[in-house]
Formats: sequence, structure tokens, C-alpha cells
Amino acid sequence: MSAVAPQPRKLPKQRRAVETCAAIVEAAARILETQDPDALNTNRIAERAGVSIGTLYQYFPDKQAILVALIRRERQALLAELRAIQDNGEDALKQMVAASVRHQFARPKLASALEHIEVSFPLGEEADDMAREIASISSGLLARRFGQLNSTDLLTAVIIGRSLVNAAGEGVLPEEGLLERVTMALEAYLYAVSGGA
Amino acid sequence: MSAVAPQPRKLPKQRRAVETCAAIVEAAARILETQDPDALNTNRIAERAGVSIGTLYQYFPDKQAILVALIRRERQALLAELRAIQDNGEDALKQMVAASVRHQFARPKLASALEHIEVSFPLGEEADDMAREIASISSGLLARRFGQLNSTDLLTAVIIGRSLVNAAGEGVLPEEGLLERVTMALEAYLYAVSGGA
DNA sequence: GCAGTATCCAAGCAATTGCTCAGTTTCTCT
DNA sequence: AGAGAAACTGAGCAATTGCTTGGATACTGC
Repeated sequence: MSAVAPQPRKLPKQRRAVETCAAIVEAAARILETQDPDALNTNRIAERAGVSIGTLYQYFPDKQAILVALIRRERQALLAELRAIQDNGEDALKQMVAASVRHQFARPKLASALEHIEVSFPLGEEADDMAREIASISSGLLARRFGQLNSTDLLTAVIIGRSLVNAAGEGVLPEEGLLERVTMALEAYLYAVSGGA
Repeated sequence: MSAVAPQPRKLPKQRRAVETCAAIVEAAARILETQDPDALNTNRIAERAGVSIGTLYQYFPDKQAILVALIRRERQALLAELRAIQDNGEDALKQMVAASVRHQFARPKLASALEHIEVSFPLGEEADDMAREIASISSGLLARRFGQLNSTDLLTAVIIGRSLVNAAGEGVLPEEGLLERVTMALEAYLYAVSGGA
């Protein structure tokens, strides 16, 4: 009941096994971006990864664990981009948005599929830490321009940004001018809450 | 492949049958708001509705059709609220947001569960018409204050509003001050795009 | 080479799923 | 009351699912 998604039941020691693990996670990603989420089952993942189902379960205790690994992988990538942003004040916001947009559009269907999945089960400590770090970095980058934001305002901004980038990734919102549009929406909101100063 | 979700295979003629249909749809709603979406299966729906599985399939050709009916029901409710808004200029925006918030918080878990489901399959003509009417009403209500908005700006505003209300419904964003927060975000954005006039 | 370990395979089980169908009960109308 | 239509029942099938297990294959250090 309280069980957080268990860790890999066996850690890969040889290079071959490491590649197998990666192939499994990537296979899951590929299925998510080519078919609807119901089509994601362990048999198909194994097939697509070019390994047998038994091999899959040697490294992942259950289906969820594969998704957790995938989400972690993607978060790491985004986090790396955010960490790389220099805090040169003025356009930090735009750079953040740009990083998110880049990340989303690298593999749009995958990103939005994961978005839907993330809410449906706990991800474990490590993934939560990453989420916290993303928030912390964002907060720091925005502070210089908009002052110290309270957590709700920051969260609101993040949600606005994510929803718009997501919508564009799903094709609902045009990609053209997206960066400017999102930046504008966030600036408008943050300016308004930070007292219009 | 192109098949839009088929209509009820048999229309209920007696009152008892109408109630059965409603009970089935409501059972699906209740399951969605008490358990995770994977737990939504036809057997459980029938059980929860207090009817046999055979009865269920007398009125709904497949599982999807039940969800389509549920989504339609919920959209109708929202639409009714929006239609009721008098176009008295000034606070039309706030009234729209209030209607959305009310609708979302009437059954928060249900609303966000459906949000996730809506994207995953076609809903059929009638439901699409309803979506279009919602957009049209919104557009009309906002025109007086912000001028004629292009469709992308309107869509952006809708997405922002929905994502925030949704987040609050899921408990991610605090409910306190939500109406003001969302209104503020939308005003800020719409003001900015409409040329800051 | 050889032992020991790491890796991989795939048949197949137990459970669940969406759904059918043959038969029974309840309603409507005269 | 009684016939025909409408509504309901639930055992159970075919397919799919997540996952186990027993054994084959490849790699490592000696």
C-alpha cells in the first residue's frame, strides 16, 4: 500500500546489461510516443527492446518501475538544461521557457504522455528531489527580476508555462511564436503579482 | 479506424431503462473519482450501477461509449452555466472563471480524471459541437472588454484558465483565492495581447 | 581450459478484461 | 388477462495482461 516503486531488483554489472536496461526504457518511450498509453504493456516493451520478457523482469521489478526510470531520465535531461542557465538577470525567464520548450519539442508526444502518467503514481524520492530542484532553480532565477515570489505564485507560473508548452506539444496550440507567447503570459502574470513594480 | 464512438445500440424507451442508463454513467463517474483510471472496467461499472453486465451492453456498444456519454453530460452542465452568463461587459471574465471553478469544484476528482481522458479518443460530433459553443461563448463575452481576440490568444487564455483550475482541483494549487488568481492571470495575459489598451 | 557468475530466453500461469448470448422477468397495451 | 415488446440476468468465452520460472548462453578471472 505504502510501497514506493521498488528499485531495480538487480543492478546491471556488465556493459551489455546496462545497454539492455537502457533499451527497455527507450522501448517504453517509443511505444508511448507511437501508440496510446493502453498499448504500453510489458510484453510489447520487451519485444520492442529486442529482449525477452524474462530479461525485462530481471532489472525492473514491475511495469511501473520502467515508467519511473523513464520519467527520471527525462527529468534529468530537463534539469541539466535548467542548471546550465546563467543567472544573468534580465532574460532568465525567457531562457527558462526556452529550455522547457526545447525539452518538450525534442519529443513532444513522449513529453505529454509522461505528463499524464506522472500524476497517477508516486515516483519515489529521487524523482521528487529532482522536482524540488527544478522549482528551486526556477525560484532563484526569477527572484532577481520579480523579487522573492511566494510558493503559490511560483507554482502558478510553472503550471501556466507547462500547460501552454504542453498544449503546443500536443498540437492544440500553434508552435509558431510559442516562446514569445509563453514568456509574455508569464511576464504578465508575474509582473501583476509582484505588485506591478 | 475512422469509427466515431457508436451511439447507444438501443435507446431506452421506458423510464426504468432511462434510469438504468443514467445509473451506468453515474457509476462510471463514481469509480473515476474514487479509484485510479485503470480500475474503470465494464464489470465494475455494472456492479456499481446495480445492474448486470448484460444490461450495460444493451445500451452502450462498448466501454468508450460510456465515457463519451459521461463527458457529454459534464460538458452540458458547464455549457448551461456559461450560457446563463449575462453579457454585462466588465466582469464577464470573472463570471466565466467563476463558472469554471464552480464546475470543477463540484466534483474535482471527476473533472480532472475526465480531462485526462478527453484527449485520448474522439468524442463524436455532438461533443465537438459543445466544445465549439463553449469557445464561441467565451469569445463573445471577452470581446467587449478586450476587443476581438484571435483564436490563438483565446485558446491560450482557455488553456491557462483550465490548467490552473484543474491544478487546484487536484490539490496541487491551493483553492484559497483561486478565483482571483485565475482572473488575474487571464486579465494580465489578455490585457498584454490586446495591445495593452 | 574451467568454474562461477552474469545475462538472457520464452513457455506459460493466474488473473483480469471487454463483451456475448440464451434465457428470465417486467412492463405496456388492449 | 394475456400477448408481445422491452428490460434485465449472469455464466462464461476469447483475448490480453503482468509476471514467474527453469534452463540455455555468454562473459569473467584464474
